Amino acid sequence: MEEGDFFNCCFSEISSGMTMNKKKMKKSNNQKRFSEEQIKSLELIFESETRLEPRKKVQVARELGLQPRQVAIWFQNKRARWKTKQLEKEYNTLRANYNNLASQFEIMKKEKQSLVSELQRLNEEMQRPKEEKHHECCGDQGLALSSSTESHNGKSEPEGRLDQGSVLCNDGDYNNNIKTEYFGFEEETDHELMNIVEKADDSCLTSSENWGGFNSDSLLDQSSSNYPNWWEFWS
DNA sequence: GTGTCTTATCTTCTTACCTCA
DNA sequence: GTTGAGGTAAGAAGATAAGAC
Repeated sequence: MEEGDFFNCCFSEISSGMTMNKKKMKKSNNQKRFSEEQIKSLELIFESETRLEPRKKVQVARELGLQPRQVAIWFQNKRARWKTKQLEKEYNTLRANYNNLASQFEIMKKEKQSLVSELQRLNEEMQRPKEEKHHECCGDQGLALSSSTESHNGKSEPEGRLDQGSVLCNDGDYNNNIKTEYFGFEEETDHELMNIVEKADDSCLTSSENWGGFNSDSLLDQSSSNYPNWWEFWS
């Protein structure tokens, strides 16, 4: 294209814009909508470049029989429409991701609740032998034995009874044995276990408003102090 | 080098009009 | 025939970048 053509086109663009200004939003009757052919060409160009250089704009306008200003406006509107669609797409993607995460969260929440109740059950089971054994082996005699054991601590007592009492009624040892059998660690870890459960309790998981308060790192840190691999703790 | 003005172009919002259900 | 929603070309206003002085 020659330089003269370029300036003529630019001038015609400006003058046509001025005419439009005078008409104050009144549209010309000759061409309200672009033809299919024009739209197709413009779409094609837009696919490769969303902005037109001035020279290219003039060239396209000439090829399609439009004013350069019309081409410019078409590209402006097209960019705006394209952006709206992109935002819509992004929104849908984000919403899908959110729904996915929310359903995963619900599953994990149920899993956690079942684990907590299982833990409580085991804990009660650990407490039960203490009382049962106490009643079973000691009962009323247990009281006597216990008192005799107490007296043993200070003075003399028949050896047989003393051994029986010390073996069957030593709650601490018994519990520790069970804990060791179940979990493979000693008593002080028991407190940590319950601490972890309490930390991860429903306070932060029951409602989505509190999700921000749920810090899985802190949960993991609780166990990582003694157990570098936290999952081993639960296995 | 810096500040100011001009110009072109952009984005965003709005308007006028058309089409279609 | 009327009406309302949605699409589209274009106008208006404000922001911004680039060039000239």
